Amino acid sequence: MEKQQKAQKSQKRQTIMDAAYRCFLRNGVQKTSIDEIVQEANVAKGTFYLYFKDKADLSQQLFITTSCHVILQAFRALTPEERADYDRMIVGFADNIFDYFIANQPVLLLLGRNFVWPRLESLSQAADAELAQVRDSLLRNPHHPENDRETNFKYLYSIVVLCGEVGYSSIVHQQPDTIENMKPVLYEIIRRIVH
Amino acid sequence: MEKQQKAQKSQKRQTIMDAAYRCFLRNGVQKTSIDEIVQEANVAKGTFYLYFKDKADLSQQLFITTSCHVILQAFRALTPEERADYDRMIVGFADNIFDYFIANQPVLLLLGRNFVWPRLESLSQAADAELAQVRDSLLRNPHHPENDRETNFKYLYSIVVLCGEVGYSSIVHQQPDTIENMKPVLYEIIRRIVH
Amino acid sequence: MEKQQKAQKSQKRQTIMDAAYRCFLRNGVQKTSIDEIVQEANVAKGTFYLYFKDKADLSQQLFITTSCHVILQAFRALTPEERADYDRMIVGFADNIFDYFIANQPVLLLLGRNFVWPRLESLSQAADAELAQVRDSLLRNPHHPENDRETNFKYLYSIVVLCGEVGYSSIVHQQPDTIENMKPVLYEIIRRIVH
Amino acid sequence: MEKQQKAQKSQKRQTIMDAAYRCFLRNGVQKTSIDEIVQEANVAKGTFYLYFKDKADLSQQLFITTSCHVILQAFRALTPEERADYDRMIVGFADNIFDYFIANQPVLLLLGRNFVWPRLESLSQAADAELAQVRDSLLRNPHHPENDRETNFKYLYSIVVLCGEVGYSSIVHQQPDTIENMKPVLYEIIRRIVH
DNA sequence: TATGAATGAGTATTCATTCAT
DNA sequence: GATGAATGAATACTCATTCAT
Repeated sequence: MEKQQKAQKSQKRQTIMDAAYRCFLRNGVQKTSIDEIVQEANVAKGTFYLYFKDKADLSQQLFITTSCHVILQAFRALTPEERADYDRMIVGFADNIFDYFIANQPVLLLLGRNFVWPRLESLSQAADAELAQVRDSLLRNPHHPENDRETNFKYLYSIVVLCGEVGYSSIVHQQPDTIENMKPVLYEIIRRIVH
Repeated sequence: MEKQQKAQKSQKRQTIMDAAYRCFLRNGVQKTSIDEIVQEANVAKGTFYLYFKDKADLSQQLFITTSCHVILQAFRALTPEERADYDRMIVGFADNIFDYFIANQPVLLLLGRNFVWPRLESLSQAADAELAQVRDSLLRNPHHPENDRETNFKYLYSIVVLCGEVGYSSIVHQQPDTIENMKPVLYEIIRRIVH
Repeated sequence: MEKQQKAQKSQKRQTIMDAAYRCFLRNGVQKTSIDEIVQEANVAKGTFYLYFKDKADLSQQLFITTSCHVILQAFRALTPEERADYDRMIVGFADNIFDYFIANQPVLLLLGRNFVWPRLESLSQAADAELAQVRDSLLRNPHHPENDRETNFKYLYSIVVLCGEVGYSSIVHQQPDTIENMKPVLYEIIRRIVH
Repeated sequence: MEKQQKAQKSQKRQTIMDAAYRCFLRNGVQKTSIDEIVQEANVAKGTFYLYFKDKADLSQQLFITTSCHVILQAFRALTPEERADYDRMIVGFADNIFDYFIANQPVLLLLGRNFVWPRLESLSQAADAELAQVRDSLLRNPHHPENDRETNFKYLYSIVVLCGEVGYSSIVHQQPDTIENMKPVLYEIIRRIVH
């Protein structure tokens, strides 16, 4: 019975997050009020505060799960050939991220510039496991076997941040150029970084 | 007389921007109200709206001038030896940016993650000229003489964005590590990018 | 318990309308701010927006209920003799409206020129029923039994509008003459219209 | 020279009124600010206050001149046959007013419910003279030679007010019915009033 | 006369948060 | 846990009016 209650609790919580996600996609994080979220979720206003401190609290968690989702999608979309070769894999990974954002601009707008490598996740055990696997694959840089995982993670982190930022500004504002014109430069940068 | 009036006009505008800058440094952009700004500037509320559409309008302009300022400072602080060698110059430039942010964390907080390469500026003619010179120096990458200016700018833009983002997260949140621990990685990345 | 809550809810709404009515009578609709209304009603500002979209929304509803009130008063004040004869009834009705406005000029000022025949009301069931009865009595014009209700209503509507407008301008501005001097003309007009 | 100055003065005044007229037609009286008017008129803000006390002052004058204009148009559009017979003339006059408002709804919206018989005018000598003539024609009711001018004017005033109000509500809000369905009723009313 | 920068009181509206039920 | 009516501080923005030039 305790389990069931816990399940119900997380269910209500999830209901709110899902509703918030839809609202954020529709109107942006800034312009979405808690009022809207609870209305979309069909729960009372007070219920929101049972599960979240405030909107920033909820947003942050949503940024993490959404970043996770994008990263997993981008990795899953790699072909076997790309996975076989580290250089092609990492460039293909970046490419898939851009393609995801191009195809899902509302998600990009929701994330704003908060696309990050998810550190502490608690989505689901399955997702956590898969994400760990993705990280392992991307950290195993054959060009620099001397590097420890921490160091390689810093390189990876920089690459992801770069993709997030330049992706955002080029897709949304065509700054400093369109994403299509930025791609070759970014891929060359990534290749140079991992080499 | 007309000149004087015009001078006075731009002066009022500058007064407001200066006041806003001080407020933003003190309390952050988000937590600063227009009320506070006009009080700090000793002008009437209506005067604000004579020169700016809203707070976002003013913020944006402040981000640009502040980014300019940081870039100019970082370039001016380069030693003659650093200027003589492109690789050392660009790494020294990044280093100076980090040092500036470390020494002036409120400025970093003000910029938030809005540190950008200033495209269209209208600070003062002198600053514009110097900034153009800075750009020219940084774009003249001897390792890739085949690249046109546009292409080189994209590389430069990516470097600046990377420094801004990783600088912000590492200095403010020690994410993914302290700035001191990130520096070697970032400098290595920059060196690889320009090579 | 639920009933009590519902009652309390509509009560709050009514509290605000009553307060607004007093404010409007005191200072006019235009010069009354929402601030004043909520202060008079002893409710929080946000509560106002829980029940009304804005001041115009509230005003409109107040115009309707006030118009209703005036019409009911004017009809109730008819003597049995007046009620017995249609011509005397309709002229007496108009006369009572003028007398009400003369005796309650603030109400006239509140209504401004928004005295209308209330179409869709939802004051109270009792008031609605009585109003329907008033309408029936006034629509039953014995001089024109051939007219349908719709047509007779158009005549009645015109009479009410005429009384509202000319009443307003003659009582408030003595335009084109005092109400006492306008009365004979208006009554003659009404008599001619219904004949 | 004095004359010329006076001419220039009235010219500037007229410029502002014309600009206000255009603004009012575009956005309504309520939503037009003095700022907009002076901008449309290409004069300085202070200039407005040299000629008008405030917006209400200007509006009132505009209501009068516009009402005049409508009345003159409606009278000019009468056919010789209509002019020959008083009953046909007054009904035709009302008809022309409605047609004008139907064809120029923005003017109707501008006037709001401020369509009145112009008492004190100061448009131009020519217009004033013509208006006096219109009044004379309409006041000469052959069915009631015993009435003095004052009395007849009260009847005429009531007719004009009625047309203004019912015209407004039926054209703009189809209340209580469309103007086309109201016309027969109104014409019958007018006929009865003048008889 | 004419200007238009500057004013600042005035006002509407939002929205996170609480708490009695 | 869940509700949702009530709160009221916070804040943006307008706009009529002035006055030094």
